[in-house]
Amino acid sequence: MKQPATKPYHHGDLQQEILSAARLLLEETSISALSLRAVAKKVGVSHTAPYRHFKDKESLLAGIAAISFDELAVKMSEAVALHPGDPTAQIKEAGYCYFNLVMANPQSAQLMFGDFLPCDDTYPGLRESGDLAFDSLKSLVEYGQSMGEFKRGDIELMALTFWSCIHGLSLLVAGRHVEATVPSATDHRILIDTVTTLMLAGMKCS
Amino acid sequence: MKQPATKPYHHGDLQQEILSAARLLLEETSISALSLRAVAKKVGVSHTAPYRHFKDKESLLAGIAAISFDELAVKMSEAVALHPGDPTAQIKEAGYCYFNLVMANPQSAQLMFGDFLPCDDTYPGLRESGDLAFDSLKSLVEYGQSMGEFKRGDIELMALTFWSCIHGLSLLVAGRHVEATVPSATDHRILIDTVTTLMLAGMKCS
DNA sequence: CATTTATGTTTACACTGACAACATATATGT
DNA sequence: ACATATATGTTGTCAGTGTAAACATAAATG
Repeated sequence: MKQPATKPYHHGDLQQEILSAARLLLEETSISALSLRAVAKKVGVSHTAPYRHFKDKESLLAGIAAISFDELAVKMSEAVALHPGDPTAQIKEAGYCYFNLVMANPQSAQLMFGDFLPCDDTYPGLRESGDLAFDSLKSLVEYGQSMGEFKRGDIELMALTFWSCIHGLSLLVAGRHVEATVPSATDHRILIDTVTTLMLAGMKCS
Repeated sequence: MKQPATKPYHHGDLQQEILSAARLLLEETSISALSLRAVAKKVGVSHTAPYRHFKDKESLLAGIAAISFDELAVKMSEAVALHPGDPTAQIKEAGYCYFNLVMANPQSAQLMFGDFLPCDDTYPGLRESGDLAFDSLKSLVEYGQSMGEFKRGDIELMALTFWSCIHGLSLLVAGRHVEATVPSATDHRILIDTVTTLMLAGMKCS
């Protein structure tokens, strides 16, 4: 809950070390299999030391999710910056970015978007980070409309449609639900491009 | 693993009772919080009785997921039957169906599509059920193309795009990630219709 | 009717999240 | 500078969990 910004007392920055170790262990196992005690052992502290920095396991998971959301926001804005003046390319790159993050950190993705953490304001940082990402997506749509590249329409719903599609595709592929049923899905770069193109077809001006 | 089809010995059909009780308890709590012991207590047997019917907790969860997949397949085919000769309405209704099932059973949805169960052939029934649902979706697309209502194109990728969109939207709404950011998302019927219409716009023949 | 097999119970164990009591290092106030 | 308070880390403990082994019993089978 508190990050004193000044170096803490005994152990260096234990809070950050716990978060880092927990993220690694999380991706090695699963959310339910992630054990506070294993995290503590990995860091080299007693099994209750994490409780000085996180109220309970959920609170630690929320911390991991917050970091992941921030990473997503950073990477997506970098992706957008790659294609100045080209909203279609921007939105595709952002989608590819989203997809890659889910693929690279499937357990963290479960954490961010699954039903493990409460979506009320129990963990303030969480919602903010999520909203931020969606706001930037809306800006992308708005930009595309103002440039006359996307059709006019409800910005939020258009952004939500895009978000849903990328989100669903990412989770389906990361969860290995697609490989078996869609052979052509092996090359992810092409897959993302095809799907986003298909979806954007109805939104673009002819 | 075995359903003798004949009525079993001591307890009536304990396997089915356990499954039913587990499904109820699952939606009352969460996947990780679902306890085999609580299920056993609810059914009124000793806490190890479930192990005579399910190898371990994962196996029980797989059983729940299989039932849910079958329910999904049945409901979707019912939905399609509501609109004979109208592929657009069929695909929309199927999407609404998918959405409703996820909303009504969010924890089961996590089970079906999350990273809890292996997607290899550890649980044979699982993959078959999932494939079946996707096959029917592909048929819908194919039907729409043959009627000249959808554009020609890779059937699998078009079906996957639709699936991704509905899947993502369902999970985002069920996970309460949308309510906060998209005020207009309160009426789900309208939401689904708007999003699917937007997505189908690029696939339909003008 | 004897034997096997399927089913259910009791007991036990290791592991987990979490709390309380205690110990210690750092910060703070005077 | 020193005393005190506070933040941090440890030890001990508890209830609850998944699951395996040993045991008990009822149904199926020959």
